[in-house]
Amino acid sequence: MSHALHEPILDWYSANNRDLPWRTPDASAWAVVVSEFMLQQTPVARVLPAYTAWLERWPTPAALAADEPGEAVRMWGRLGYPRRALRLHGAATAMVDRHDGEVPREHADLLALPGVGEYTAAAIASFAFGQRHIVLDTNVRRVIGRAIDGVEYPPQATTPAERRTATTLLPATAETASTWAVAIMELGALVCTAKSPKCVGCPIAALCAWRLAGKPAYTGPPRRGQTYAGTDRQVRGRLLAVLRDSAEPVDQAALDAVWDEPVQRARALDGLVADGLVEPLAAGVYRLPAGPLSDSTSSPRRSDSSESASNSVSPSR
DNA sequence: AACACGTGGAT
DNA sequence: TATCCAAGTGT
Repeated sequence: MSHALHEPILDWYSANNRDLPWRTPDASAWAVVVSEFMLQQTPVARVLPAYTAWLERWPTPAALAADEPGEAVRMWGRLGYPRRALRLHGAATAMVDRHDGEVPREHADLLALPGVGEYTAAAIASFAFGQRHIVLDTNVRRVIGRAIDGVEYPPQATTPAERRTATTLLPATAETASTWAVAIMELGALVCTAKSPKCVGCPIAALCAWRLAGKPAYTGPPRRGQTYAGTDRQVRGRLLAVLRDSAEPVDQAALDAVWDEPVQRARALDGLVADGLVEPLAAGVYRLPAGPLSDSTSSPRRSDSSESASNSVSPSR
């Protein structure tokens, strides 16, 4: 089944798509996985250098899985949401354990990987393996919301109605469907942007329900503003930066220096430990997580009863 | 289902 | 300067 939006968007994409490294024919499925993790809530421009460095160091899932999760967190640098680094490491480990070191092709198997949700599973299946899936990210949802539903912004969470619409739009063949998925996403990223959509030059401007209706302002519930200054997130970020930048375990004093409010500081550190991003080594000494692998290959750790700090170091599942 | 979760560029 | 927002996921 063909749709009036297909040709203009596919033609626009073939003429205007960006040359991104994870889209080149020689990009491995693993490279696509790495790109998708990094691109979650993070702009392309910031991902580019991190992506290249990451794949240079860990060209395969097995290479990453063989290293400590803490090294993944360190390599993640300032990309933000460092739990993604831990989950990517966990996904690589799962690929080694369950999929012969390969990126699984089945959508259900992808979805079972840590850090892979509805969007990312569909994106990997579509972009890396050329399968036919609806790929609903924030860009696609915005384009559909405007062009089809005539609203400036989509609902907060993906709705069954959005999935139905996306399914209706999905071209019949896998090859065209996978191109369509990246094409409509690219349109949202470059033209149908959130703030100042470039309707002049939009290939579907003549068909866009929102534009045709006079671009009515958003009327839904207030969209969540992200405060940051003064939050636990900021404190966590500072604490983790200290750990990242130190080759050695750090002691309490170094961590205490990043935030003056002790209760919030302690809560943030506890949170990092609970999330598996930080590992208590001994009383008042912390490091990035070594994971189960390093025990046998590097400096052995004592496991007597001298540690008093309560901690549950479990790689997030 | 509402929230927590980082970071920095753009407006 | 303050706010918005960028290829979401897990709980």
